Amino acid sequence: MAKFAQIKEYILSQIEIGVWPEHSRVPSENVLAEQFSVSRMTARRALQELTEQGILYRTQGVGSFVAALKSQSSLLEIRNIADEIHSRGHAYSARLLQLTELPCPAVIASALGLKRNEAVYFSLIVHLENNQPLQLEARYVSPRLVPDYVRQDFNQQTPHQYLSHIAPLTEAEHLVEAIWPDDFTCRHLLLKKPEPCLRLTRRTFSREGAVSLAYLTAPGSRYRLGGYLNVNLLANR
Amino acid sequence: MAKFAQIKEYILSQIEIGVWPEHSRVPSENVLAEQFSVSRMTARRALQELTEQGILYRTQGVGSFVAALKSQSSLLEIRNIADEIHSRGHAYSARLLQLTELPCPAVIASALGLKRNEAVYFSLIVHLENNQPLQLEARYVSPRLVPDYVRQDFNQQTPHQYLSHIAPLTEAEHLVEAIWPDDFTCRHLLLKKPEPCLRLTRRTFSREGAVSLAYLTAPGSRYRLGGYLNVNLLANR
DNA sequence: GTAGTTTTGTTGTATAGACAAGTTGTTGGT
DNA sequence: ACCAACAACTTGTCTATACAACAAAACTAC
Repeated sequence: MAKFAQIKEYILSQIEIGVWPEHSRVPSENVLAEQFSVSRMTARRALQELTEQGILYRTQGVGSFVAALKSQSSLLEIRNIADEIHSRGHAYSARLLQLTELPCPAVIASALGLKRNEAVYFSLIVHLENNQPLQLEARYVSPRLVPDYVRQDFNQQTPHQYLSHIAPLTEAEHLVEAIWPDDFTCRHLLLKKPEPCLRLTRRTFSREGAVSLAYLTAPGSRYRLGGYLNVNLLANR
Repeated sequence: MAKFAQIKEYILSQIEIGVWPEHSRVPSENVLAEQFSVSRMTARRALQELTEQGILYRTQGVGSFVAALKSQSSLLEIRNIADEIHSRGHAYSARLLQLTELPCPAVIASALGLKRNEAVYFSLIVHLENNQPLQLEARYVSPRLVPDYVRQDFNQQTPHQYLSHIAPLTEAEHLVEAIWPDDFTCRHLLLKKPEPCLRLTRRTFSREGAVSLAYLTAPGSRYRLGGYLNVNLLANR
């Protein structure tokens, strides 16, 4: 492996295991250069690339620091709904309806890379904004990658928070649909009359594979997705 | 301005005015270095950064080339629906229902940075997949930035294709909602019974400002949005 | 002619050094 | 107590050079 890549690996590992928390200083270019017996330009390149990847931020004259881990993706940020509600200045709460182990349905098995009827963890949660149901979250979690899932207290943190913490997510696959809610969904979202709902199907991956598959359903009248997205990179100078 | 930035500007301008088309060669590091009287490392940096921005691609031992302008955005690619349908191997067609100049409604005016009741271009198009209506596109276009919009033949190319060609888009803002279609929409999408629809509101920008605001409505049973998206940059090495 | 070999040109990695530019803390002087 | 000057440290830009890795074209031997 190239030297600059080794230094990147080192820095990443220190961040991942928590030695260097958010906003803490990372060694300066000169220090790294000496530690790894490379030239300053090589150490610099490692810091530079990590900065471009959003993992560090740097200020001239001051130093290099670990960036906040919060994802700042352009569109459809994967932030948990709790943060989203808090950022609107509203009260967030959740009701855990179910948290069990199930024999894995075929669809889920193929999505998570499990065997049919192998055990899979399942949770069902209603997220509330100012005590009004906003989103119904049905989530299947791979027991191989997250063995302790069913022993968590999801009144303390959302499944998404827990999963992000346990297994750093690398990727997510999304599907957005407009659907007609079934009776079960209506009941838990307190919809007197059925109305079009937005359903976000989200499959998340860590380095080891597919972690979880979540169906997030919210009434169209109360929830929408938005954001910015760079399109034509040409003009992006 | 820094030297490497000047070189970037130069390369970008050559690409933008069409001197260097897609997949054509750009000067090598050494040539640029000599032309601009800088060291190879400086010229290299310009090429390097443009590569990271997706504007160039390079292969060791071969050279540097202008990347395809096609957007390859992660989620919600801004590709026109015609391409999308073609890529599914289906037949695409469109019906132009309206193409006029209107006094600008207030909502549109604020979105496009126009004055209330100033003229705005409006087009209404149904996109069909295998002769079945898939999406209804209502689009408002700024006459300031795209004065020739109403004189186009949108049976030849979609508005999105035309706009991308005329004014290179820099950004897009999206809103995704699940809505209940009105009678008008139902009629043009040939929905016998109303069903939940996915509505994508898309506002596009060029360097000069907001170009157009489009409402894209499609039946939930026939249309959905999907894609991949990198999330947690930490593990993205 | 065809298969190997060499040459040439390109990008990729790395070094050692220089100066510029920005921030922070220290040191004096008033 | 305040301010100014300075020193120390950091990141940012740039140079000149060297060698490695790779690809394509040119050349050579058969």
